[in-house]
Amino acid sequence: MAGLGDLERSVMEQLWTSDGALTANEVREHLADPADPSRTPATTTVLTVLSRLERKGFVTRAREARPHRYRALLSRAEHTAELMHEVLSSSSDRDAALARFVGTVSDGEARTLHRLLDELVRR
Amino acid sequence: MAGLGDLERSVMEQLWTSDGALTANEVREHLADPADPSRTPATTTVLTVLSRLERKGFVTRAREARPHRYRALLSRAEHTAELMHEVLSSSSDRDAALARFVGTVSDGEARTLHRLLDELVRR
DNA sequence: AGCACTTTTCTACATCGTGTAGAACCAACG
DNA sequence: CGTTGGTTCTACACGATGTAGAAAAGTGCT
Repeated sequence: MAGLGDLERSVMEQLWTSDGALTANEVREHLADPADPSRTPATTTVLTVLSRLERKGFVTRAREARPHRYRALLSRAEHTAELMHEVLSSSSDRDAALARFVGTVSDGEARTLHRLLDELVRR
Repeated sequence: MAGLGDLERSVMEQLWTSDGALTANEVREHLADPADPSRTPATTTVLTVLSRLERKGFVTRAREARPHRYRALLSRAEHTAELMHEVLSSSSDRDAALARFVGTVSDGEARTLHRLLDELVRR
């Protein structure tokens, strides 16, 4: 359930960055590369991608509004966390994987995690 | 850098499970499904997959030994941790993602993590 | 209603990754 | 040397993705 293509990812990125629902054309504009505008995808391309993202459950669309408005179902953070869980659950030795994982986070992040877990474990 | 196919994953699984280097045919045997032996892949198929895994850097092979012997470069736990890091680094708000992540681990895992981080943070 | 304009869907195709394996090639042993 | 087992080459099918034109559908104006 995890794989998104490059364009699909870029589109999600736009939906995440500008929170609030976007139309296909708004997404398209945000996607425009100032350096090389020629490689901005066509509107239909964006629509195709949005439809696929909807089918895959990453996006919902408001069909009422006339230029349909799309928004991400999960926030980027939720999405990332979800992916991390997917990766983790594909491992048979979850604890070992977790150990490896925390063994390689930055100091700052270790501290953040520690604090978060402090609260979690306490209650 | 993260995507492995189904068969590729199965092959890695074998290399991880039976630690020590395996030949293509050994992998093939381990792959055999007792319920339906007909869908055991051909040896050449396994070899192709192993070559691709080598090219992608997941596997090394000993070319000296005559039936070449293959082994995983990373342990399963290391691999999983690596993937988790990849996922995480693709997120712009790492802290938020981490927060979401730990917010949804099981109680037991939260405790494990907490203990691991305790030691990490302390030094 | 009729028409122009916008938006969406349908259809189509190229490309790439993966699973699949035969054919051809290579190496060791008897 | 030839046979046997191992490896590489070559090939193809299939699905996911990027790409977008053509066709259809909805909207608003006159």
